[in-house]
Amino acid sequence: MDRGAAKKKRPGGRSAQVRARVQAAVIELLSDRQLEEVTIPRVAERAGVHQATIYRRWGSVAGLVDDVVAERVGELAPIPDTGTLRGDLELAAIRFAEVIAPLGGIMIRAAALSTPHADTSVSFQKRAGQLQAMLDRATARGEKTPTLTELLEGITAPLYFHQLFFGRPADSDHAKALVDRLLIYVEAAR
Amino acid sequence: MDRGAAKKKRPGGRSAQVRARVQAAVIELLSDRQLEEVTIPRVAERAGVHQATIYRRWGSVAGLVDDVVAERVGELAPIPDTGTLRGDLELAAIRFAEVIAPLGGIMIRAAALSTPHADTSVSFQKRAGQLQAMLDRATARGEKTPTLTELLEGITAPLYFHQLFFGRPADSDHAKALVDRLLIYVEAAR
DNA sequence: CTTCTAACGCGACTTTCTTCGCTTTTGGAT
DNA sequence: ATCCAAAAGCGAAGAAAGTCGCGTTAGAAG
Repeated sequence: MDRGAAKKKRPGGRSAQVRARVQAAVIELLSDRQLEEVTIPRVAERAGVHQATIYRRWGSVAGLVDDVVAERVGELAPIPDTGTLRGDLELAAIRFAEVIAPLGGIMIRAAALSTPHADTSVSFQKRAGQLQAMLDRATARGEKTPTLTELLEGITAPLYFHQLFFGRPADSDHAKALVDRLLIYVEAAR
Repeated sequence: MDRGAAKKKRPGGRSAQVRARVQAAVIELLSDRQLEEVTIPRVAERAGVHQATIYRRWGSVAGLVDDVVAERVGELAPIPDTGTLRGDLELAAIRFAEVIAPLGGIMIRAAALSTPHADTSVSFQKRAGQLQAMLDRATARGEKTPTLTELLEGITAPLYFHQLFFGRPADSDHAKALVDRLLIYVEAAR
């Protein structure tokens, strides 16, 4: 009767294997094909999984990509908790910039694929929630804290932009500079 | 004998009309559909043009979007010269946000659609040069002036981001707030 | 005004994507 | 060990995307 770890019905079984193989296939295809050529039948073939399985679980390429991004971002760039806002922001920014690199333009493609309203993007929602929690911790400590929007616009947006237009991630010094800029503004404006 | 304006064989004829209608259809579809749902048959239907025509001239959705972007980039808001840095920045930001609106993040989607390394386009370089000139004027007036990178990251990136993730452009108040944020930082840091 | 030809329209045809009902497998629970 | 249900496999049928050859249209040049 629910011994804690059993949140999902079958966490370590065949379904999980299928998911892993499908995700791997998506990343492979996305990294050496044009986005338009990444189709569900192709993913199915490379993953060695039946098409219908993918249609049932993910529904569309957008769903697939979103799932991949949500998975990778969560595991590769956990939200830090260093005890200070600046520390959290710097770590988060640096990790995010690093994650964006191997994933290449995948995240950007994911964003481009998703509906106008990001409200439906699983990965975006998840990320936003984590970041908000980080900010809440800072507020609870009595620090002057930016809003989530300011954080997204001051840190995330420039990092995306960098990857998108320059084809390479921002380095850690650059990431720190962005944090610095945001904090200077928050100090000055509040 | 090349009398100047006759670069293309039939600049003002039926082909041009077809192109205009197709581009309009692309923009319409792209602004209220998911990228995945923008297909050539749909574009053809909305434009009132035969499918085969589009396949022949543009080949793919990526080709279509590229063409639209190339066309519209020329219409980008001119760089203002109001006499003050703040005025220039605010006008530029507001205009840019407006231009981005009907295009509905198309430029970003175009980048996402194209091959892995979407190298920095000519239009981007041109734009960057114009903005640099604007900054140079401010410096010449003796104002504390951000770098081009700071401008791109502080203004342009958030505006893109806004459109991309929220599906709507930033309003002019928001654009002004971004300018304010950038200038506060520049004042504080210099 | 006639001719030439690039570009478009048309519709049939091929390929690929997507859905559906059914069977089989499998992980978890009793 | 046995049972149960969720999820995967399977293949066929249907829908949509993409291709092709040929006839037609309409700018542009003489």
